[in-house]
Amino acid sequence: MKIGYPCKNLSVGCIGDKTFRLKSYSEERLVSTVQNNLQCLLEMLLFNAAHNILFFRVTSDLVPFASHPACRLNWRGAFKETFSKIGTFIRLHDMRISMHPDQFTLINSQDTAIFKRSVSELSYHAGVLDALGLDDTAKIQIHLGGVYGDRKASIDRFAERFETLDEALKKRLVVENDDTRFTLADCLEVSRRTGLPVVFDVLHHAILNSGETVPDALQCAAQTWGAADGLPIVDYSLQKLEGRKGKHAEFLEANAFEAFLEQTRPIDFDLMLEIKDKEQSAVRAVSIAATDPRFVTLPSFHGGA
DNA sequence: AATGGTCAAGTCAGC
DNA sequence: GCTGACTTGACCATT
Repeated sequence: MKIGYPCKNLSVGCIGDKTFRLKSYSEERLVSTVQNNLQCLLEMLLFNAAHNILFFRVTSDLVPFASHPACRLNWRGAFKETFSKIGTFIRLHDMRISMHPDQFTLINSQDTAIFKRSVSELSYHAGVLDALGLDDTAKIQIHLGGVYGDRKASIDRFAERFETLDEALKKRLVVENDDTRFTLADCLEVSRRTGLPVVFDVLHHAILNSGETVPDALQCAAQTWGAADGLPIVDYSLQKLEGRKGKHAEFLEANAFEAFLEQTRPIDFDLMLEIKDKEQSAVRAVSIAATDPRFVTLPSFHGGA
């Protein structure tokens, strides 16, 4: 088990997901922004290594507008060396990396133009992971998409569209249960048809489910991951107290987290903490999980080589 | 320097 | 039919 947090670190003092307005787009602006974001990514990874946080979700804003027609820069070429340097660092520390395109990425859209744009967006994400030289355990997680008034047809469309994708995308995609449309059971059905691994989101499952317990749900999701995919990925958060449903908690609650570790004990997975205070919770989770036999540490973490 | 409306992209619930 | 939530802050025009 590796523990991580998504996209940004609030204490390193740099902003790794800087962007700008399309209206003010220029290649110069893009280059300086990407330079900043990559530099900051490395700083966040340095922080993570020092705290034994070996799982990290890279922001989709790393290269702003990468999939937009306005962007004609060959960003992989322009930043080849930086990507390579960061990738080497990641591999050296045996870190796990994931990405999560946002809600505009819809494989199953009824509108083929939206599907096309989604493929471009996915290609950009895969391009980042490829540029870092990461193996097939570096995943891109997406939701199944919209229901469009016909759940079955929308699931069918997802499966059909998936088959048309390039191998470079197929091998990195994983699907995650959401909290309003598609349950874990839906994702498992898609997995049976496509072979896609399923990310289990604990909070989404608490809000929208088919009655499965957490251990049972996790067990089913875990079985969808093959050897080349790496350990199953689990997203963990708890409901914000008094918050609207689905809101992420402000900080990690130690008791609930210990109970979760206890509850899931026989199954090993990598854990993404979707909690507001980001790395703070990850640091706490690492210390709580330190006694768990599943938990992995860097050789140097306890003062060794 | 501070402020507040706005930001590439889509869906869907709720008015 | 339109607006806001999702995620959330940061951009940037205006003062």
